[in-house]
This record gives sequence, structure tokens and C-alpha cells, in this order.
Amino acid sequence: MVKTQATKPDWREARRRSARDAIVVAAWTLVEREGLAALSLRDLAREAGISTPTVYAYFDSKNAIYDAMFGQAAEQFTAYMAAIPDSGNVRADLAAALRGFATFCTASTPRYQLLFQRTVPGFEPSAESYAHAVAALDIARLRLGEVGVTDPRQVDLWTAMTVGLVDQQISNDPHGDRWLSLVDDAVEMFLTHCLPTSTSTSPTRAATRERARR
Amino acid sequence: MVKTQATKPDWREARRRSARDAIVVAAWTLVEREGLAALSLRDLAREAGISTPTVYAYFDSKNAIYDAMFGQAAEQFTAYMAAIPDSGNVRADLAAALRGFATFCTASTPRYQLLFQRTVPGFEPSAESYAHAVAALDIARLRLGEVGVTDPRQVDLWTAMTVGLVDQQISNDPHGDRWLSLVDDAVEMFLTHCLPTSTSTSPTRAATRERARR
DNA sequence: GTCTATAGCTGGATAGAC
DNA sequence: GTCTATCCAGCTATAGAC
Repeated sequence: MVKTQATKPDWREARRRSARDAIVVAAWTLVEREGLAALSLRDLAREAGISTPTVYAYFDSKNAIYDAMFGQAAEQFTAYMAAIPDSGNVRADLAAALRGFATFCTASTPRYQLLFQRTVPGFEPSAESYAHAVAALDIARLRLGEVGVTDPRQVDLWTAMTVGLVDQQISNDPHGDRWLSLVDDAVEMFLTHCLPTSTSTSPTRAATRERARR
Repeated sequence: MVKTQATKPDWREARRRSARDAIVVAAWTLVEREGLAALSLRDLAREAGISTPTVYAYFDSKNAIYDAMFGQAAEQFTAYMAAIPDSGNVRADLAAALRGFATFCTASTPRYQLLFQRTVPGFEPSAESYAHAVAALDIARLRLGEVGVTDPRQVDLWTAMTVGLVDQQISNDPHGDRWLSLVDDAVEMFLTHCLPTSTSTSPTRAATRERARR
């Protein structure tokens, strides 16, 4: 009575999910070690302790695996960015957001490449997975809006600065903080440019210099 | 008498060079059409009108072809950057250099990827080819120095801004000028940040605004 | 669902006749 | 130098027994 037929599909689905997850975990382990493009189904099966055809019992194709990875990464991204607190201080919050973004990106190069660069040959994320990523990027845009930066050109300038810092950091100093350490400087430079009549709620280096000049 | 044996090796070398060049030309045609990573020796041979083994008569390996392409690209780069004139106006010259760099990069995506990103799997440019590229980048650094920006941190900020603009332009608006059109803005923002006591030789928007504030 | 075995393809690189 | 023919390695994906 308790165990009706309706409960049975639930296990199955649960087991299926955890088996899928195990494969995706193995995939991350591999791409972290060998590079995103170097993922092969043979290696993946070996890493996961199964045979190649078994992979196909859970994923229709190699791109389906990339898509699952993309979805997972996008989820992590939204969670990470949403967890950055708002203090009310314009410069501090923007700097925190940028630093958070950069930290997230540099924490895993293949994750960054999968999510933000288009380095995998024939792969396009599914609409569902992609929506996640776009939503998180819009959060960043909203944050800029709250600060008072709404001119699309200025938003473009911001994104350029952002990806520039992250890109240089990842490709020229993967394990250091040479460009990461410039985040405060960059934010100050950007806001001084975009908001000449400063509206920040606490003193900053720029505001201090401004005052000293009068 | 006139035709000594010494002249014979000259033709040979000349013919050999032009044959090599023809192969490299075919390679550029292909990567421009199919992407840098998609270059295969079969396709290359077909495009060049020869057979696959013949390619090996001129290049030891596939990477040797990439290296020849890299060398050519580096040469084009130095020539292009050296041709940008100096006017003596700090902001204008820096903007011209940045615009030139961005224009050069966006003119050919695979060339940009080969020169500045490390997207080809096992390929490292030979020391000789690489020296060319580094020399050109140092010219840009010198230009910054002349302007009065010598703090390494500020140089890093400049390079981040530069690659950010180019990267966004290439990956999000390949045939437009959405980020290219921000060059003047970016230069103004950067110089205002780095040289608070402006030393530019002609009025700029920033200087004008500065004056208006007093 | 899981395996062994293998198909089918594409890649770089080589042998050997001419 | 140039070709035809081929080797060998790697890949994704499938067939079919259990």
C-alpha cells in the first residue's frame, strides 16, 4: 500500500540524476586538468569509472554534456553574483561586484571559457541554460543602473573594462592578482568619468583629491 | 660565363620562397573562411592546388605553417603600428594608437587570435617570430611613457582597457564599431585618471569640463 | 543499464613510384 | 618535387550480447 507504483519512477529518476551528476563531475575534473577543448568521451568514461557507451545512456551526445556543464556553471554564476551584498556605497558596491565577477572567472579557467568565451567548436548552449547566464549578466547591468550609469555607451565601456581586466588576469597571470588588484582603481576611474558630480555616500580617493584641489 | 653555377641556387630559393608564400596565402584564405582552429592539411592542399605530401616538401609540420603565418602577421603588425603618425598632441596620439590597434585586430579575427590569444592547441611561436610581436607591443608601451604614464599598474590598466575594447568588439559586434567608437572616451577617461594635472597640448573635453568647474 | 567490440570518419604524417 | 596510396592514431557514436 505504501509502496505504490508511483514511487518507483522517483527512485529511478533520482538514481539517474545522480549518475548524470557523477559524469558531469568527472567532466569538470578532466577539463580542469587538461583544458576545456581536450575533453574526450573515452577519457571521460575512464575518469567516471564506466565505459564509453554507458555515457550515451545518460547523454545523447558530447554537446549534451557540455550543455549540462554550461547549465551548472550558469547556476553557480547567478548564485555567486546574487550573494554579493549591497552596502549602499556606490563605489564600494560596484568594486565588490567587479571583484566578485573577476574572482569567479579566475577561479576556474575552463568554466570561464565555457560560460563567456565561445571556444568549444560546435557547441551552442540550449536556450534554457543560456537564459540563466543572461539573467546574471542583467543583474550586473541593473547594479550599474542603480549607481546612475544608464547611457548604453557607458555600459559598454564598463563591460569592456571588466572583460579586459579578467582576460588579462586569466591569460597573463593565472594564479596571481596582478590585474585583480587594479579593480578599485578601475572603478574609481570609471565613476569619476561617468559621474563627474560624485554621488558616492562615503569618501573615496577621487573625492579626496577633488576636495584638495579646491 | 654569365650563367655561373652560383646563380642557380638563387632561383631555386626564390621559387621555393614563392611556393611557400602561396601555401601561406592559401592557409589565410582558409582560416578566414573556416576559423583558425579548423585548418587541416588536406583542405590546405586542396585550396593551394597541390597534394598533401607536397605541403611537407615546404613545411616540416602543421605548426611550421602556423609559425609562418604568425611571423607574417607580426610583421604586418609592426608595420601597421609604426605607420601611425605622431602629432604631438598627447590625447590625440594615444587615441590614434588605440584606434589603430583596434582596427588592426578587428580587420581579421583569425589573425588576432593567432597573434594575441593562445587558441591553437599545441602551437608556440618560434623565438624569432615572437620577437617581432613583442617589439611592436613595446612601441605601444613607449608611447605611453612619452605621455607620462610610467607606473606599471597604470600600464596594466591601459592594456586591460585596450584588450577589453578589442575583445568585446570582435566577439559581440564583429562587423560594426560599437566598441571601436568608444576609443576617444576611453582615452579621455584613462588620461584624466592617470594625469590629473593635464599636460595635453590642446584642449580636450576633459580639460574643458575642468575649466568650467572652476 | 552495462559491457565488449567495432563501425566510420578525420586528422597528421610517410613510403615509394615517377 | 610531385604524385598516389597508405599508415596509424584519435575521435564520436552504434550494434548486439548479457
